[in-house]
Amino acid sequence: MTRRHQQIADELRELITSGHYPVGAALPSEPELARTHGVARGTVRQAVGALISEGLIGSRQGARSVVLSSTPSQSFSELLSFSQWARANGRDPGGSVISSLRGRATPEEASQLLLTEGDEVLRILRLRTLSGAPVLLERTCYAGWMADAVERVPDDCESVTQRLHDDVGLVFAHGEHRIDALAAGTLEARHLEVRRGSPLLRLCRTTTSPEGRPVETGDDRYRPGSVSFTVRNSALTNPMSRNTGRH
Amino acid sequence: MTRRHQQIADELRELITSGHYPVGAALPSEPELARTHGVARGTVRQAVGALISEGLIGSRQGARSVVLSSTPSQSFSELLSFSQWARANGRDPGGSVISSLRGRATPEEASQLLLTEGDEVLRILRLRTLSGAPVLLERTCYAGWMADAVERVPDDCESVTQRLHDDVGLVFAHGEHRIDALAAGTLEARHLEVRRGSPLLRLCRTTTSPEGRPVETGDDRYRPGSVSFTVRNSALTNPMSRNTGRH
DNA sequence: GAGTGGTCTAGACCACAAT
DNA sequence: TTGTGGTCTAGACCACTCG
Repeated sequence: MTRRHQQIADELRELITSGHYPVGAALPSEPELARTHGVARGTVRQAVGALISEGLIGSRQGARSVVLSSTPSQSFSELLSFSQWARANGRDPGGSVISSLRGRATPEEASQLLLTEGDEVLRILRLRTLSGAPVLLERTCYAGWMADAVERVPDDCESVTQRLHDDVGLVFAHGEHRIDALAAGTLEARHLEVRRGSPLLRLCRTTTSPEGRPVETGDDRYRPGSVSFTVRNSALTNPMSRNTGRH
Repeated sequence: MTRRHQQIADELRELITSGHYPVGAALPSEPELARTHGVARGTVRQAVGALISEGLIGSRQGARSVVLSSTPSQSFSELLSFSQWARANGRDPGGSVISSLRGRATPEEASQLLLTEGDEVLRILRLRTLSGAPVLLERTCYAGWMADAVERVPDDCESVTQRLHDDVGLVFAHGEHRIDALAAGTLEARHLEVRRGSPLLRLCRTTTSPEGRPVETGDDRYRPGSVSFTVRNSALTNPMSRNTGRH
């Protein structure tokens, strides 16, 4: 069952990405869209709101909405799953588990996962590749209550996210990501095949379930040049923030 | 004139950041909020929607909304203006113009600013400091039609953004930001007081006016450790995307 | 002044979660 | 089964932009 507002959003998105409404062009008015689609204006506004939060269009009171970008944005699951992202971009993802160890949560891990210090966690270190070339060294710390499910995932499983979804119905719904840069250490140098001290892009993440329960936290270190991240902002919906060095 | 939905959003935000509704807690139901505030449910949903897009709460059909994070997010102007951001965080921003030159747009600049190759642009290189310590080397390319206004801004002006707003009524409304890492070159090493080849965090940005007209593009290179960026995502509103190395 | 998007109301039905 | 959020309608008024 597809929602009415989603159909309209999809249609407008298609018209934008296909170039029918190029960057800088004005969209039809909301009353007009409502008429042509046979819906109430509120439904049109839901669709328009979706495109605004994707950064595709901008709107101001009194003037028609304007196309800001014609690049479609990714789905949340593509952002979270390295494999899904790679496949969607026509790349060939690979990877291997370097280590998998149970341990006790550090204070920082405990605070990220809403646990108490010393609770059991599962730490996994993975190397990710694109077309065989190393791209990303990924450290993940899973909350203890899902350690069993994660350990049942085979080491050579391409998409852990997909596997957890299929096996135990676990889905990721929210994420918080912090991005900075740091120098490669000995471990990163060896696995990512770069020189020690060379620049890496680091993404620290914490992911939670639909109920708001933290599921995993970790940090991903990317070999530069292979991957970048983009964010679209506007005065109304501003998802990104800048932080000082003290975390 | 403050809008009703914004008052409600502010109130809920305050209750969340103050800890009255801690992370993991459930909010009152929408009908209840509508009753207690004496408004229609639609108005409450506007307020709730704002908190969702800020990543403060998450919602699912059938269950009450849940607090995901108690950290308030920044305003858009704080993200765009180095000085405003620094002041809001209790730091002491400074800076100086290293060079300011008019030139002709490169193909890349032209495409970012919706100009044609060879159109006039103004390029400015600035060093930004916090408490006197160098933090950021900022390259900005302004579209020619606003070069005069920018050149009238004194070199030692603390906030260019603020000055442009006050002088010519120019406001920034949308931004696109790409983040990656790279090694410091000779220029960055000298001004940021780091070793050549050491890691830097790079943010490439393009900013547009409320009408959707591109105003400036540029790239900011941060000394690592001093600054990081965070993004909150969810399955519905997903502002961040991961990109391959080909820009 | 005509048209636009922003705000708000007062209903209604549905799909889903919790119990 | 009860209550919740998600969707949708059919109006209305206002602040604003634009020609």
